[in-house]
Amino acid sequence: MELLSTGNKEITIYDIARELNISPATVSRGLNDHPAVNKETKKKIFNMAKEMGYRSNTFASNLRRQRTNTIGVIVPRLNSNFMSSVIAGMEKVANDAGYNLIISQSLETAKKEATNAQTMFNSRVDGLLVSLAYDTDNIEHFKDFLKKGIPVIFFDRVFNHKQCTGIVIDNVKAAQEVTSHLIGQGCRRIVHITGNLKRNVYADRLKGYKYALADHNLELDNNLIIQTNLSVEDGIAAAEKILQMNTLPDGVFAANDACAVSCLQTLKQAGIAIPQDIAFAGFNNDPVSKVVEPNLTTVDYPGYEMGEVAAQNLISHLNGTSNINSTNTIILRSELVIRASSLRSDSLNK
Amino acid sequence: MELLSTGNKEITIYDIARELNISPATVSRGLNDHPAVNKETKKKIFNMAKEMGYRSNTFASNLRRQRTNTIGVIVPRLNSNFMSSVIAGMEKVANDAGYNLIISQSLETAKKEATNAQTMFNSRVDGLLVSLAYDTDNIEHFKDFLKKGIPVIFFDRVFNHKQCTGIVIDNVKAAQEVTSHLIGQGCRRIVHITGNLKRNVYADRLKGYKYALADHNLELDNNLIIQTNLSVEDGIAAAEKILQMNTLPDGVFAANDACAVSCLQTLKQAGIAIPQDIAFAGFNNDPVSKVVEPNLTTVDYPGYEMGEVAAQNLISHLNGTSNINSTNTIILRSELVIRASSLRSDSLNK
DNA sequence: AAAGTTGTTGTAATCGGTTGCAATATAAAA
DNA sequence: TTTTATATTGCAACCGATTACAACAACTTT
Repeated sequence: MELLSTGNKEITIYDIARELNISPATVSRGLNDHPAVNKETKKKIFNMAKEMGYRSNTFASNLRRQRTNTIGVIVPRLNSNFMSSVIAGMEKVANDAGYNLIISQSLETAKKEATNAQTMFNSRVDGLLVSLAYDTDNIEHFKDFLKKGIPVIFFDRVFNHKQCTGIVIDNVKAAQEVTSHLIGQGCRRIVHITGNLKRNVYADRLKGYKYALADHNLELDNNLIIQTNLSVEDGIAAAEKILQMNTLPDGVFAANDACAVSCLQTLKQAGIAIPQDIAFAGFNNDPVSKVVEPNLTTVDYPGYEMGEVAAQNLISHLNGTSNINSTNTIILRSELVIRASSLRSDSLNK
Repeated sequence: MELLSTGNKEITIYDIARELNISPATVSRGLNDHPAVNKETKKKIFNMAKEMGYRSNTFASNLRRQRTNTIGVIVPRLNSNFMSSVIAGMEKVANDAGYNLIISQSLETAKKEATNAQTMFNSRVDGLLVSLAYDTDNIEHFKDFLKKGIPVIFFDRVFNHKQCTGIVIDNVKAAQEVTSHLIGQGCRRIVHITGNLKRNVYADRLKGYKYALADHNLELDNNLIIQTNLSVEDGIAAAEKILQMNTLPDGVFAANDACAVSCLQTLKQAGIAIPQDIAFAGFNNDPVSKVVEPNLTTVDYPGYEMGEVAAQNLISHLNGTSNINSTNTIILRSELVIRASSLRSDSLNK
């Protein structure tokens, strides 16, 4: 058909309308499956649209509807296993629901986080999914969104605010379980390697650590708490710090796996037996935890699921299916995964 | 000022124009720093815009300009270290240049890849960055883009097409180096674990493996080539296959690290000494390669940089700064990283 | 003083859908 | 047959920014 060879120009609903001798309004309704359009007409419209190679112009549509079908995502960093799982989960849900994701990294600074938020605001995202940077103190930079009623959902690294839902795991409980487990394996002097305490995740894990000590009537020794940025290098530095302690600890609980693993390896190289001398536990169930020797005890942390839940909640709020304003916090399951790095009874060491 | 309290309504250039008693056209020009606008007027416009809390409406602008400032990215999967580094690199470059990224996953199927491409096409991305799925046979699904002159750049898993630039490393050479290194360590029967040979990366690595054998006058034994999907499970399966060989190989070169590591660990558990009995090498320099014992020899693969280069090239093409149509392939540096898993001379084994 | 520049601003059409309201046709009820 | 309800469709005004072109002022040049 010669219709196909209309050249490179973009087909609009006006072209379809002209071809079919109906009004653009009807074409628009037809394409959107509006109930007030005759089924026959719809069919004709769809066919002609396909035949002419029509594609909807999102901008014209967005401009009119005042809606973008776009969700903004701000994360500290993309290149961690946990974060890319989260994004993967979000992408799936969003994609299925016809939403696009715009992703940006704060690189752990509040400043870039604010800039990114502004960009997202100008791009008029329909909603925001955020995991906070290390040094974010307040959420002033999200005020514009809240003022306009644009939903902001925090995940993992959350901020308590009445207008914002947070999606987390119970970090206190998980850390408490980890610590209790170590204590159960005979540990009495447990080092805790923590991150920036501004962030709930690390503060809560520290709290869980403290609670567990208290539960077992162990005294809290602040010298055993090492604050770091939880990087691989920080794990090595922590190991060196541990090696210089007067009395060596008999357990280490690090707030993430990357740091736990590098710390473990450094100590091992220094001749320390894991878990006999020092039992180890991390957090996240990162792939490396299953590779390091001995395998690392850790907390399984559902990244993919967290992404799905965050996106799902945002989208159903946007669609009016549900209202997240009533929901303040969603807590996902997490699970202690016991592996050889913390098992002193030989039962599970093969 | 009462100007600030105009409520929740969105400020437009018309509002600014009215307030300043000038025309919207001048406001538009002023905000875009058009040279024909008086400096004083510009200053007034900027100030008023700020004061009134104006934000540009991207849709109106895009609708008019026929441009989106958005780049589409299609990758097989997000949750691998390599891929998230790539995305991180792209995000940085794009963000700095005022572009947004729309990201989607093909989940390794050509079908979803095609769907995603269609979505991107409808979202009218200015350009596309693609790493192909496992089973993609052709690039029909990108024809719409090419026909319209929308640039498509492939990275890592590329497709040779005169209209598309590809960004890769020299997989043949890298694999040849790996294999030569193993041969240099005394290996004579080297297993190669490869992926889907439709993809250049795996086909090329296989080619490099073969070339290296030829270089050293070693006979090619097709039984030593194991084709898999390169997953962790495939590594384990490969190990089992290896254990059942009549004559054990003395080297294994896997086309990625995840697979290499699980294979190595399985063999090790079966009592095989690494590297004495079987020397090992992988590909990617994934974090796990530095954690497994012994540490894995591998090829350092610049993911972050690849992302930067891909995005940079696309953007400068879009801005007219450079033209990628003349460039068909960009090859990035890669580097053999020798670690204990392949070192038989004790020199580097501590 | 007339003509030509240069600098600055305004007018109005345009990008492509969406949607409240009115109009018409058709069928059902009175 | 008239009235009323229902199903379809069209009209036209948006949404907010961009830009070709015209208009005008102020200043030079001849």
